[in-house]
Amino acid sequence: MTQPPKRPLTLRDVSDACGVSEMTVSRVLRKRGDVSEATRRRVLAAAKELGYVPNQIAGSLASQRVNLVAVIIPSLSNMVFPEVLNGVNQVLEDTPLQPVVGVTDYMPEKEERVLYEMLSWRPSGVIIAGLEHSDATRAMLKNAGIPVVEIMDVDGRPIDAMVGISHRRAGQEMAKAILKEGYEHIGFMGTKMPLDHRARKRFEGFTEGLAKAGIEIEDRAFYSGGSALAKGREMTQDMLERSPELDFLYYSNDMIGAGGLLYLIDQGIDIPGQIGLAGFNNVELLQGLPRQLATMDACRLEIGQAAARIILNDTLDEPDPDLQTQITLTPTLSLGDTLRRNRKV
Amino acid sequence: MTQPPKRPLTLRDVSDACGVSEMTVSRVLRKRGDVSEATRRRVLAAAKELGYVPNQIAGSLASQRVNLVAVIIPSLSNMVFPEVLNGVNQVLEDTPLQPVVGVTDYMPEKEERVLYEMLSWRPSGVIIAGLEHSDATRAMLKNAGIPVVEIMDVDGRPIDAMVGISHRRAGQEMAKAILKEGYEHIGFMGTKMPLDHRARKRFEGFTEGLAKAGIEIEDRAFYSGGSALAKGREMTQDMLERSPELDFLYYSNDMIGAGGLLYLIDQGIDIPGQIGLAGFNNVELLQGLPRQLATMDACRLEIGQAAARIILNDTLDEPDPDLQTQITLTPTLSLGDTLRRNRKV
DNA sequence: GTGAAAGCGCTAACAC
DNA sequence: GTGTTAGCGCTTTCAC
Repeated sequence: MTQPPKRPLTLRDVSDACGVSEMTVSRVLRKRGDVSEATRRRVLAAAKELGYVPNQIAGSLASQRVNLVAVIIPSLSNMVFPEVLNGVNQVLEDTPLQPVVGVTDYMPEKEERVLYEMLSWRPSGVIIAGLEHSDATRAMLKNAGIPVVEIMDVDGRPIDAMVGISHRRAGQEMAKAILKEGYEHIGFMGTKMPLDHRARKRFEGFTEGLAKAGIEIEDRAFYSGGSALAKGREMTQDMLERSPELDFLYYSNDMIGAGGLLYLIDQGIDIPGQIGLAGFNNVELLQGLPRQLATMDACRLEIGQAAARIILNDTLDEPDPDLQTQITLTPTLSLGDTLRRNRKV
Repeated sequence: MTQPPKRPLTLRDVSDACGVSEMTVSRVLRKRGDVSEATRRRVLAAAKELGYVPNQIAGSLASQRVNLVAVIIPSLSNMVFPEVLNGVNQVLEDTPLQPVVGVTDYMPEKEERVLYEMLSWRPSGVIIAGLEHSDATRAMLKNAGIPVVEIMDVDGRPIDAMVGISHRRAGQEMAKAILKEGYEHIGFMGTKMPLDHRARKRFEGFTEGLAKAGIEIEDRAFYSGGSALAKGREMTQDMLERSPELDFLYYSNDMIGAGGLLYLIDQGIDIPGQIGLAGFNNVELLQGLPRQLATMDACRLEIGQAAARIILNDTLDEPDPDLQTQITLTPTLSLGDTLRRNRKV
């Protein structure tokens, strides 16, 4: 780098600096077409010397191709979506594609805005959480003319591609597992989020699963805001004071479940003998608690990977025509230490 | 929306649809200049009817202005950076600016790559974690011709603007607080990350702080990978078996600190009487533990906000010339329940 | 293997 | 208030 330029450098500057046409410089920088080794080296040297950074805005406009993948998720702080992003990143790592993340805070209007802004960059594909969207959002997605992968959930009809698990099914499975261990008096705690459709579906599946055995949830509570761990603690205390007959607590996520677990340990309550517990998500972060909370993983990493693969495939010169675009993954139940009343050891 | 178009719509399509020049359509869509209310409505109606989404690629190229802010951070899973992003988002929320996040995984070469890719989109500014960068990275940052805010840390010389705390100072303060409570046999646990400069500086500050009182760390351990909570648990057990004389454990982050805390509670050890504990970061997530871990907050939200404000100011028609661009924030120490041996209640 | 011309979809600047 | 012209910095296409 000779001198800090005030105006961003252009291809032209590199061209001038090494006496080669802009076109050839462009070819070298994009590693396309045949360029003699000699000129290639000269160009590269000049570009480096000047500190040239290509202008993708101009490049994308000219080539009509943008190597961006829009990833639209409800939240970052949640522990679940960063893991999905990791999956996406892993797959796109050594490709020209780059993920760009937008966050909706579980708000449909914000989802609409964020999508609109992302589409205005003409990305190569969209990965978006959930199957429930506003009409406007669905319309944009349909008309964008690019691959759209709806992720996390498969209980519904996708616009295009879909990768996820059945949360309804997950709730049912958990109900079955709990009943199998002989628990009968069941309480539920979750987020007060009418817009978290996946949590809702899990809850519905759960009650359905119980209903098959003629059992109903005996108490329930919902929270919003605050530290999930603290909320789990408080809510558990409240619920047990209110409904001391309960012998199982199902939490809509691992964090509040962990709060409950810590509270019960504090109280010296026998887990899972007197009371059993389960959460959802298999949050790695929680390994290291005094007991392992029973949970179900949501296949977050795999979902991110599969979604990215679908988008990627579509940008390939020869896309794999057999690549599945509607993928249902199966969550694994971990009994941990809090859901095995009938220990047979 | 009448029909799903195969080719993305252009201004021209809207122009045709409502019998108004492209230029006027453009003005309406960008809410610029004077347009009669009547035509304004016609244009808006047509655009909505067609489902037109503007092409920012073309727009940015023409206007030579890109409303993107590059935010480059080491990690997403860390709990600390999502909070910084929240701060950035809050400030940019109702502005034309949009953050775009890149993750480096604490790797200088990746930082270089990510920055290069982001700069190729010609963003309006860069927010980047840390003051330590490769020569190439520094050169790119210097020559980019846009505002650069280095965040998190102030122990060093910034390229341009800087917002953060002194981690060295934070370590010293913690040492002082610990000594003041009468602890004398101190162990340290942290990540094995030669590239986490802020953790390193905290550690250095900490040992300096102890040294002033003629005290040295008596044991130390470093980990990498895995669940921090579990690691904290294991490492604490190991360290106390190895060095049973220790009466204080300082952890480089709250998560391993929490693991240690849970382990010690398990063991029925008197906290903070027999052993005191402290972490770093003031992670909200941990509220709800049986005891509150002593910690120091890193002003993550404020850092994100201040950094965003600096970039934003620069894009304004009339920037505030007095806006501070080198900001040192002061972390707050929370004693919690694990650092008050000399209780005076 | 290299270069020249055209144009991607929009906006700045100016004319009316 | 509205339209016209030129051109942003690249890549596509085609000529040599």
